[in-house]
Amino acid sequence: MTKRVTIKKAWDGSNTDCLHCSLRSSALFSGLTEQDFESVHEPVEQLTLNPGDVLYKIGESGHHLFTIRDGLIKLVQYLPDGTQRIVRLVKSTDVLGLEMMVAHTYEHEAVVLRPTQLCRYPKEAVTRLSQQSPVLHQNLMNRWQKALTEADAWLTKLSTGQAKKRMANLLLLLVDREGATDCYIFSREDIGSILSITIETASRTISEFKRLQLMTEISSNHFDLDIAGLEAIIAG
Amino acid sequence: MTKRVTIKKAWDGSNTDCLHCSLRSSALFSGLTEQDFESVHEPVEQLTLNPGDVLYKIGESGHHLFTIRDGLIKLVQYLPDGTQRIVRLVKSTDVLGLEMMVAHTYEHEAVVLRPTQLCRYPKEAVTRLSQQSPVLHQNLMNRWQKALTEADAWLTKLSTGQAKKRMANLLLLLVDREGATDCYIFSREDIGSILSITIETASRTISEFKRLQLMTEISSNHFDLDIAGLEAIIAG
DNA sequence: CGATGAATTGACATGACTCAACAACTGTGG
DNA sequence: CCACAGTTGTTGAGTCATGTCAATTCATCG
Repeated sequence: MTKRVTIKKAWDGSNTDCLHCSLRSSALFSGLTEQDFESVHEPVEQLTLNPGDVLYKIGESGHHLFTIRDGLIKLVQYLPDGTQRIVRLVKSTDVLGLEMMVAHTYEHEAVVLRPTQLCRYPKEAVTRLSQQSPVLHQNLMNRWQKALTEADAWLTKLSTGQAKKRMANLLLLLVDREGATDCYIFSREDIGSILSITIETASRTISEFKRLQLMTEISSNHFDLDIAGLEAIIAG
Repeated sequence: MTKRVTIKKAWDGSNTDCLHCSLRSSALFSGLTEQDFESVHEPVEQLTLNPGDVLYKIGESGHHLFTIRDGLIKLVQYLPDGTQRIVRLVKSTDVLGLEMMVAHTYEHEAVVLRPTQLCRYPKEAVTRLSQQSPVLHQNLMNRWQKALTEADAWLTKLSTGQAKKRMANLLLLLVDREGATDCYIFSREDIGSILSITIETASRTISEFKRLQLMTEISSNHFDLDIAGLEAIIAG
């Protein structure tokens, strides 16, 4: 069990200028005009969180959604018997808390895995804007569909078949940039909770992959991958 | 392997009157006015399909989305090694092919499990309407979120833990009406493909549940469930 | 350093898969 | 209406992967 701190006052204080955001091209609000933003009265705020911080919990009410500027957050749900399951990872440029557009409570526990910067938007403003601006409307649908596509991949790639195949799929999914061959992983507990295997099996599988040189440790939890080799495992 | 027939000309011919649809209160277009519908030029058509029929395949291009009036359809994806996985079930009042609002190809294979009636809408019309009508806009977001919530449940309840727990969860999910204690199930192969277990394990688990009287066969593939007993299995 | 939690590894138990035989059911043609 | 073939479901025996429990090493941080 990781020690977790619920976030209270971590706001940078600096309000964000969405119009001149460095992530603008890929962000939720890409394509919006200055005029569009004028109707947002409550300020957009920026937030910095550290590993272990909890952004929100299941069932918690709120009225904000978030976009991630940088970092990594896990979305967790729990089973009746107490088992925890990570159902999604959200990273840079992803949107968090979309469900607030529809419901009044969050459906996951959002826990920070790596130092993370995010922006916070009042849901009312987003709802209003999305009805005025076809561009944002389309953007939102894109986000929703992306989340859904990833949920499907999570199911087929990370929850089906043998532990080795799941692990290989996870490692390949964790390669950030196109063409790169390295990836960062996290605690065995989290890996187990993603792949629905025990921490021991996770550890053993990683050890075996290292032995077979399918992955080579560059530094702690940072690996260079034998992409072709891993793909062979998946196809096998 | 089930024998499958790709659908060609199964249209009823009868065009649907969305304004006076019997499912109107729960359908995608609930809340729209006659005026709204006037902008839909291409007719909405109704379609009847039989078990085994394939509505669309992965990667197939199209420009329609569907709502289900009655019946049951499975959405299937395939893994590199050929394993098939059912990622969702869609039933009465659900929307099918939402991804067409965003992409140009379908992301699943949609295979009919029970005799099914559906309505077909041109995606351009829905896109246009959704930008004019805040109600439809909101409806669409509801649908998307619902699909996402179900995807999460699929992951946590049907793909995590032991076969018995998964099966118990599936049976409870298959109870249609609130308060009912009966459910219809389908082939062992499909059950296996939902729970990510083999057909033998599926069969054995069902046999055991029958022996323990957790489920009692009313007729072929129709069972009365011991809800409390199944919940005990899940919690155990 | 020592203390704590995380990761690894081993030995063993068990649940699920594989392979195989057989039973039940379905639809077809005679 | 029956016989037959083809499909689907059931059950058993043996194997293999993963879970469980426990001991040990490693890493981090005060």
